[in-house]
Amino acid sequence: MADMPTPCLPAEEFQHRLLTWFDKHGRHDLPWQSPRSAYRVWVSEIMLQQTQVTTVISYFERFMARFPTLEALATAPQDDVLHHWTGLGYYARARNLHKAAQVAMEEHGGELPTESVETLMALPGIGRSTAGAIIAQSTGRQAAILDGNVKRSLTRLHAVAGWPGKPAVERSLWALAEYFTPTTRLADYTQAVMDFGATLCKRSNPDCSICPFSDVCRAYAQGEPQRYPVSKPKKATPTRETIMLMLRDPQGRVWLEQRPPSGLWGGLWSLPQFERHSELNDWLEDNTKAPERHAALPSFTHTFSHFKLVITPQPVTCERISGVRESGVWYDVNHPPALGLAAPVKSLLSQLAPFTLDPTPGPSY
DNA sequence: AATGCGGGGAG
DNA sequence: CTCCCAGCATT
Repeated sequence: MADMPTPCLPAEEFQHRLLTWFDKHGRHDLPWQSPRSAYRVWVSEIMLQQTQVTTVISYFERFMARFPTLEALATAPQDDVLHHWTGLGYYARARNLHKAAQVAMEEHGGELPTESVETLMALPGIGRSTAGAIIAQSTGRQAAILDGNVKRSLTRLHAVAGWPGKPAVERSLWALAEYFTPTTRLADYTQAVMDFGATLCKRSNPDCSICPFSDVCRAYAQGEPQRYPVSKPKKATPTRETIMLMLRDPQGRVWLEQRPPSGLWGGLWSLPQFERHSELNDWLEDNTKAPERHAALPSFTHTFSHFKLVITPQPVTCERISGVRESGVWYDVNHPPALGLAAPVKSLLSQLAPFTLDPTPGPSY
């Protein structure tokens, strides 16, 4: 490819050094490596998008226990899928995973279409790198990946200037990634490049002294390998404020409403939100019988990647819901249903549990 | 080409 | 606190 930097090593030499390192220092006991099926690799790859291995492992085990097969996932309610994703973030991943399972059932005979990168990429939530990872690890056929670990390693080895989010930089990195991809041991090689970036060529404090590529690494030669990759241009994160209504009925249950199917916290269940107390009052007037406001709880901040949300929880009790509310549920904190909850909502609800009048015997004080 | 989309680990 | 991670979809 025209815009590929000069490789730091011939492909064969690079592969040999990397696989030798992997055999001794790589990870060989991740949950999705045994048994290794296309379905398990797929789920793991989706969970691992923008999420670290140590966080994913427990989610993966719970997810597989509940959805052991592609068919089990396809036939499950979306609420159940989102419930098992609660706390992982980027919930579009879970919605796309669920949808893709249903497409695989209907159009591909219940199997992932691993014929090619293109057929996999046609499924929602699978991009070029994830498609390559699934093919390489589950079929052993040649396919390249370019995740954050590979980007970091390649930018350092070749001293690639510019933020990798720039399409021109990304094209160069894809060219290198494909150049180095071998024709044998694809599953091992794929795991190896990810392990190399995750455990040796780390974001900070890379272990250059024991790196098998230190003699050819251009960033190391320059003296400051951690300067690569060039970091994303940062912009000030705006702050928004919201009031979250914690409406409770005489049984102590909490009123939840489902968010729109896409966008922020899409499909998750959340507390009714308001920008102003006057809007909350109007809502109570329209939708509840005999509302009684209590003192607002302390505000707290939830930070997203692109803004901060200052949340003020407002407890209110009422006799009943009177208006016609669509897609709402009374959530019993003592017998929680399997729903997907936004992280701060889950936190608020879990704080409520000990204070609820519980008909079942509990610890005495 | 730029932006939206979560939550948590690491320093 | 800040940075950014096993990315992808949408505009």
